[in-house]
Amino acid sequence: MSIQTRKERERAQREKLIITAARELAEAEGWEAVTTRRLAEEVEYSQPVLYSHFKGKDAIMTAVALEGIADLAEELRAARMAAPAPADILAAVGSAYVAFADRRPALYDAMFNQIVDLPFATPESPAPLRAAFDEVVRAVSPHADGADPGLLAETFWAALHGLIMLMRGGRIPREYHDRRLALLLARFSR
Amino acid sequence: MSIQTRKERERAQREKLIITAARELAEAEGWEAVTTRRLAEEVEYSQPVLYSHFKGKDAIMTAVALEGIADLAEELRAARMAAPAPADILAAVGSAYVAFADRRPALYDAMFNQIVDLPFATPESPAPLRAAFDEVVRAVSPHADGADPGLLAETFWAALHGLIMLMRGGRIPREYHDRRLALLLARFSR
DNA sequence: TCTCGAATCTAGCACCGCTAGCAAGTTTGC
DNA sequence: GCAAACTTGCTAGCGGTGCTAGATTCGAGA
Repeated sequence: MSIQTRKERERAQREKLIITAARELAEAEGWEAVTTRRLAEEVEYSQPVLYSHFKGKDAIMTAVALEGIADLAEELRAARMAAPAPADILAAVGSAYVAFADRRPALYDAMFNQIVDLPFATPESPAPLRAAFDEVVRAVSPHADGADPGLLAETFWAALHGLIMLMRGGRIPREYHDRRLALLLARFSR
Repeated sequence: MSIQTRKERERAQREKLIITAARELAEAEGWEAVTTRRLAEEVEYSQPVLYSHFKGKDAIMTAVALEGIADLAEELRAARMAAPAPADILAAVGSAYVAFADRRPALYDAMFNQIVDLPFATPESPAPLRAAFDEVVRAVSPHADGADPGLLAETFWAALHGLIMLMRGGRIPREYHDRRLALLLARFSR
């Protein structure tokens, strides 16, 4: 029994190690640097070990993404709590979201841009995902003005996501970002 | 002289052939199916010929993207012209934009999601790019309400882009798309 | 201590983007 | 007319990718 549990514990630790190494490597050098060979070297195991934990590279990225979503949920929550007044929540959460994407671009990519098989927008969604989305719903709800808060949250989220992605791809200049964000917040405030 | 021009013409035709084949292959099977080997086979030349026309695969994608942007500019313009009243232009252009992205996902990807080295948002931007963006500026201008039309256009564009990308990645459900778009249009209408 | 199953590794497959170097075909100069 | 020089496209191959079959090592239980 004890031996069995020890093995399971060690296995879980190694899985965590792989996820962390993947995230750190991606954040340091981008996802194109995260190859199975490189990752295996980083965790000091051979390549096939990765496949005993994850179905493939995509599954590793999905695991990293899920960690990132938990982090984001926490940061959005903190931003809401720190808002001086209810009227400031939308701006606070919006800014926190953009700041997260800016600070951790590779992680953000895995979460919301790359193809990962996380079930979004369903009751089966992982808890961190629902928590993060719930923060957006809370932020926009006071400005719903009769509209469905969930749909408004998705729309606001999409707008933030679009700003981030277009800016990252060099489609819109970074220097006016604050003004665009202000415009967006104004349009979504009622 | 005549021989020289004939050769140049043939060469230009072949370049066009490569771009078209790349676009069609991407639209039929996605960009992951567009490998240099596959593309070379499609145009019935050997692989290295591609490199005598383009610096690399990215350059081919950039050429495809530029074609797509010209198409988009034309469709946005048509949508504006067909709008029954000035008040309908924003909705018409927004819908046309989303419809384009929906109808030609791979092309849209090359244009606005993949990394291509097109100079966006500068005076040196290719004409089709400026034309497409100008249509968005025209659409939002009546609703600027004192704000900079260029920045408002970028913000509106980003919101549309975000809706498209999140929907494509399965992050938000497709079925409520029309309602989200309506919400967005309402927020950007003044 | 020995056996057997689980865990891990080595080696390799089929593919990728890209390129060096060769073999035709074409133009140019004598 | 013919050889030299240049252009053009090819074959073959490099170093990389994700992933896996099969050999090998290791440790637990009899």
